[in-house]
Amino acid sequence: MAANESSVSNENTRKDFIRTIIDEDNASGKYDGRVHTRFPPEPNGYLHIGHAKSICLNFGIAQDYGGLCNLRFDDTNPTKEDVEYVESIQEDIRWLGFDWEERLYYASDYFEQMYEYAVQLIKKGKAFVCDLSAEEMREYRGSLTEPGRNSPYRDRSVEESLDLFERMRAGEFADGARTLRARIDMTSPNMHLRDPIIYRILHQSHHNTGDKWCIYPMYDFAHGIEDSIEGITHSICTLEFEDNRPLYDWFLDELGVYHPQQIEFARLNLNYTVMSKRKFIKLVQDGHVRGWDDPRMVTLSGIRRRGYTSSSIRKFAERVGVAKNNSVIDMALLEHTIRDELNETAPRVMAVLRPLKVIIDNYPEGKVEDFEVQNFPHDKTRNEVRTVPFTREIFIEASDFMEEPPRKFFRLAPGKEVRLMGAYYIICQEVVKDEDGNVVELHCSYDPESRGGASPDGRKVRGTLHWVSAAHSLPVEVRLYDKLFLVENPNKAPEGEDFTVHLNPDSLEVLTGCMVEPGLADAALEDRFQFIRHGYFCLDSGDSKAGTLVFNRTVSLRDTWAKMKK
RNA sequence: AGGGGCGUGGUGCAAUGGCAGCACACCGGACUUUGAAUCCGUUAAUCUUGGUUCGAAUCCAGGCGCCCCUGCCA
Repeated sequence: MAANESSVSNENTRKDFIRTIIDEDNASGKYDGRVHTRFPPEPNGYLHIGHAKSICLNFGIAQDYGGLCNLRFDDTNPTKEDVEYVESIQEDIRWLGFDWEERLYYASDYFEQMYEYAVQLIKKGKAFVCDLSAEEMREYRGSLTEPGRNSPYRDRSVEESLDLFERMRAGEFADGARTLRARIDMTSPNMHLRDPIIYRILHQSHHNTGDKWCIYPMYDFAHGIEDSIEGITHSICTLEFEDNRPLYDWFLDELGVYHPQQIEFARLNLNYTVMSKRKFIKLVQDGHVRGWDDPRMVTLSGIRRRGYTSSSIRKFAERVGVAKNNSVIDMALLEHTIRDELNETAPRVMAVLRPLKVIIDNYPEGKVEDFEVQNFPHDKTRNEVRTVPFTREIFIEASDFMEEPPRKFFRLAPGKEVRLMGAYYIICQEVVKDEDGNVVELHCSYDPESRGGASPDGRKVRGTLHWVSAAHSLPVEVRLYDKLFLVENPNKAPEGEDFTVHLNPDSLEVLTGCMVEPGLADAALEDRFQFIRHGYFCLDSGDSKAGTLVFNRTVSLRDTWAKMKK
């Protein structure tokens, strides 16, 4: 077992800087060998693939070290939070394959304790009630280069602050009338240390505590306490909280309580997409996408609906790595990861997306042959087969025929021979067009000797086409997705414009009247297929129904022919 | 301008004083009943200047560049 583990690929054994810190802590006995992380989302929106990186990191570390990872909702701001999100977040994390067991916590569970801690700080002379308005406070704060000035209420007596804070809790004051502030240093070059607010007044009912509270703790005060109460060892967060760390430490030190360590890493960025709640909302509200779970969105619900598997997302998070560099991951890596998995797991089927009828004149009318074809033809060790019916009239992909083919086009053209995968060789004899000159039908002849797709004379036929029997094929809808934005970084918009100017107008292509193998009628929601020569597809969880199937393209196959044409 | 971070091929991540490596992307070839997959190969990087050292991506000093910080958001 240990030998097996040590022999896994470099990719898995390489340690990121956080695991290196944990190794050192374990070696020094800093936390008695305990490893306890947490994933602390605020329930104010849907999770996206950037969160997945953090989830995989936190839960993954717990798994690797035989430790624990809590799920904790950081619900300290009732004006933005909702139970709708606490549910979707749990669903997404479970889908990703992680389990917090009985350790589902809420920051709001600790409100009473936090209040007590705040009182302690006041008694210690480390916090005071401030009557400055928001605007005044901003003026007093100074700027990045100018020191701030002390609040006139800073030297208020402990007794008065205690009394005022109690009355804040009792609801005697209006929103914004007063705050509780830490007494640190208004001249600190670190803005977070300029007497930051600990509690604000918010007469707002909370999804968890209802109307019990009208004062709510701020993130910096609350987060460390939450970590401390839960016995977290390594509190992992993103880079922008680096400046907050001295404050995280200050609160815990002043309170004299158990003190986890905060470690920051770089959040995930992906090119050709956006990754912020605000921008997702705009995309949904302005109708650029069909909802939070639109398969073009990088929300976890969108990605899931698109057909990405949770194992591929976990693999992706692993390949992306963990570091402190601001980085932008190429969407191609995400696509590679899902292709890589589906190539191994998705059975192949034939689906004609843009049908062109082919009539095989010398094939007997009414005859039906059932051909047995491999589900995993690239893998000789797997002998799983299915049968597909073959008849005189079939559909092929319209783009697989060209009347005047360029060089190196080895598909069908007048007088040219191709192989129908698993069936026969055919030669195009006649092209039928409508009055506008569009090709509407092909007449071909077949070689009975080539049954199964090979001929006794061993002649080479380079082109191999997928096909479906016209009489047996199943009509379905297919949705093809492309990148949502045309540029690598949609966040950079020209003056006076926003990121939506970069939207790809062709990010969704809906194809109706696609013809697929009849066996697909039994497809289940969790099934994944490779539509041969097209890509990987799954049923759309939102719109597909028995009888009117809708398939989503998760990702296309690599297409070097398309590249050559450019 | 103050503070906090970060600089390794095109993009990411390793190398923790000792041969700069892996993945994706790219390009080329082989094979192919998927123009897929697979296999083989090519190209390509230590921000800069100085110092320490037998030896520096790594240590030291200066410079440059990028990111974050002035919510009663998290």
